Amino acid sequence: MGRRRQAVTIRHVADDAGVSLQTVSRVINKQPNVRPEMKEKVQASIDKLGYVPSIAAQQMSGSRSYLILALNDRERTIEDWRSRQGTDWVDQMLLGGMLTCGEHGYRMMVELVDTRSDHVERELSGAIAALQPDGVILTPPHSENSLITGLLAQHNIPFARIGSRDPGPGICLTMDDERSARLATDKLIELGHRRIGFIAGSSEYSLSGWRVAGWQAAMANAGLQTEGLCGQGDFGYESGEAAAHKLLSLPNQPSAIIASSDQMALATLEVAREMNLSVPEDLSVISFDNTPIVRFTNPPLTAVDQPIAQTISRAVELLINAAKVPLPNKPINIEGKLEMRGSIGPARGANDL
Amino acid sequence: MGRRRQAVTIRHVADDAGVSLQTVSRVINKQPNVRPEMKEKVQASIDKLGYVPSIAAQQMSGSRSYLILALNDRERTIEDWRSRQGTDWVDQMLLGGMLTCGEHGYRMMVELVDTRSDHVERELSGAIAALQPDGVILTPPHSENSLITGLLAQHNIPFARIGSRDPGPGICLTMDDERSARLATDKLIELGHRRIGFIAGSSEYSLSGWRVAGWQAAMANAGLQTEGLCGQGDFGYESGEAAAHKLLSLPNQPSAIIASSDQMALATLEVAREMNLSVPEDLSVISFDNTPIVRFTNPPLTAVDQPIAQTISRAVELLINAAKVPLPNKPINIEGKLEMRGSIGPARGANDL
DNA sequence: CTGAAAGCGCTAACAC
DNA sequence: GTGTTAGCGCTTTCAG
Repeated sequence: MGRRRQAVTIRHVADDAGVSLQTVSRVINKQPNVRPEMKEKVQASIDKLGYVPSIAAQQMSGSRSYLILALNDRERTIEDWRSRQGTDWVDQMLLGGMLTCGEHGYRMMVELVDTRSDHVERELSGAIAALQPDGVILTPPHSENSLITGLLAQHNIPFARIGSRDPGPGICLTMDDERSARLATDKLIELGHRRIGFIAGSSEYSLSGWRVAGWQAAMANAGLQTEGLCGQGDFGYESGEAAAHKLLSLPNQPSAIIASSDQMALATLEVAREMNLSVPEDLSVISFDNTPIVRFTNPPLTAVDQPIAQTISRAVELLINAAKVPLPNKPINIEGKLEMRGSIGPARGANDL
Repeated sequence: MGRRRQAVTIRHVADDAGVSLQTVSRVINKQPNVRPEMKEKVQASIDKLGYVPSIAAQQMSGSRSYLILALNDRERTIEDWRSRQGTDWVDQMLLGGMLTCGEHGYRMMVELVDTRSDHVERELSGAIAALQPDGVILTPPHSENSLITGLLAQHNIPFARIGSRDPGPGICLTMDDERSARLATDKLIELGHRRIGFIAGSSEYSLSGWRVAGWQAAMANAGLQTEGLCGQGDFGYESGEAAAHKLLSLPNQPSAIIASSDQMALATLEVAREMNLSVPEDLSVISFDNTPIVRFTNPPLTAVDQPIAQTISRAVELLINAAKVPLPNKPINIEGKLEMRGSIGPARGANDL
């Protein structure tokens, strides 16, 4: 196979342009102290020879690796891929992350890390040592794993925590879950609903709590009761099924349900069908996530979109800039929209509004 | 931010174990000529110090980069991500590719490359120069882009061509599309169907032709006509709609249709609904791809599964081995299964079988 | 403003 | 078997 050495190196460019290595290096790195004419001459040689710096060499010499690492939960991610239920978290992450990285001459690499604490440290340390990323993006539940955040802080690597507002090192980015839940609840109230149920997600995720809080706030604001209307789920289908069943078996049945995930909303739809409740006539349903499947349910689900791509894109920008500008302390919120589809309608007897 | 140097290097390990750098290197790389006891001693130090080799340094010194690059079509991939129709090609690729890479101490990186010929060369050369991948995986339509394959061959980088059987450098892997199409057709014939329509995919992809060929072969084998029963599509929804409409408006309407993609099958379902044909009573439908959405259509679609994960996994293994064992010349076929769901049934008047 | 020198961490080639 | 030497391509000192 033969060793593959760099075809054209900085030295070739330097020779071609008749300058020293340093000058070329300065031009590449957009450093000051180069006369415009020199710069042009060097750039011309670079273009002519098709020179591209070797990332490995740059990294070796103590500069950047031009690499942003996205850390996802191994088990959960693989399960999503295997089950093929349409979860496109990783895709949206790549959409926002890869493209934005590309714009800045960076690359994004996805890494799966086990949450099991005896592994996480070795795995992450290994990835850091091997890859030397310039920045790391933590997705839930890693965003609030202090082993991970501690290790990263200790290594002095800038990182973003998606879906967390916990104080501590790294920049927090959320999709403003509380606001989204409020938006969804308000919409249902506006449609005349008074009994609005909520199916919460796994309490391991902070955002589950925020969503519940948003729903509660909107209900309270409208002077409505929430007592007994919050079911507990874990984002998965089965849990949603159980919770929906419980809510819809209430003596005073809710006329609308907000589910904290598409899978749980899907389950709610199915439970409604079993109970001969038609959607949206007898029951309105709103879900969270807006994954691909919501377009294909019957009826299609009104859903809170999670602006994953935007959020990751923003995180990448902050991380890349972190070399110059320190990361902001305050959490950044990227707002999600409510995507209107057929699963919601006016409450029965609300035509007098 | 301060330069981040390797925390523990090969030198530390050497000192700790009281051996030379070279011996450590030999242990890391599983090279011969190290006494078992030395090896153990070194390994103990490695474990103790938590040493992980720097890929950049390994790469610099002319060895491997431990990187496999997966090249996808930029435009198409981004469009899939944006439209959120549930296409999980990239996910399945990562599932097969990342995990298998991981097992061998490699990483996989996804790179999007424009097909536009004036860009492709620069982009790919840049990626090669910057990343120095040990292997590249080409997905359609790149698999048959001679500019790309030529460049890779010239750089002496082992590569796999997914969905191609063209002769030339690199190892070809297909999902045995012809066989899959035959399988699907045979199944319908077995159910008593005699007029079986086919909606072909974009002719830019070789596999479109193979699928048509498989259908034709199965039909011929059963002594059935295919004349006028093949509609032309491009994998997209609209094209499927048009083709399905045409097929179902035939004086001698087919009782079953095989579509070369899920989107076209979806369109077929919709056209059938518009024409008051119920599925599977009046029309059986089989699709290709088995993306997440097929579980959510009404009825759920029987589909030919594309074993993407397996295929990419196999490609990765071959590529990693290519350093020792040359790539096989013959194409490798990974067989796909037919996933049975509700969209097919016995042909009308076929109960006498 | 520009250039020369000294590594970064690792491996290939060669000695011992 | 094991150790020594010389780079890989680049950036960071530090001189001019």
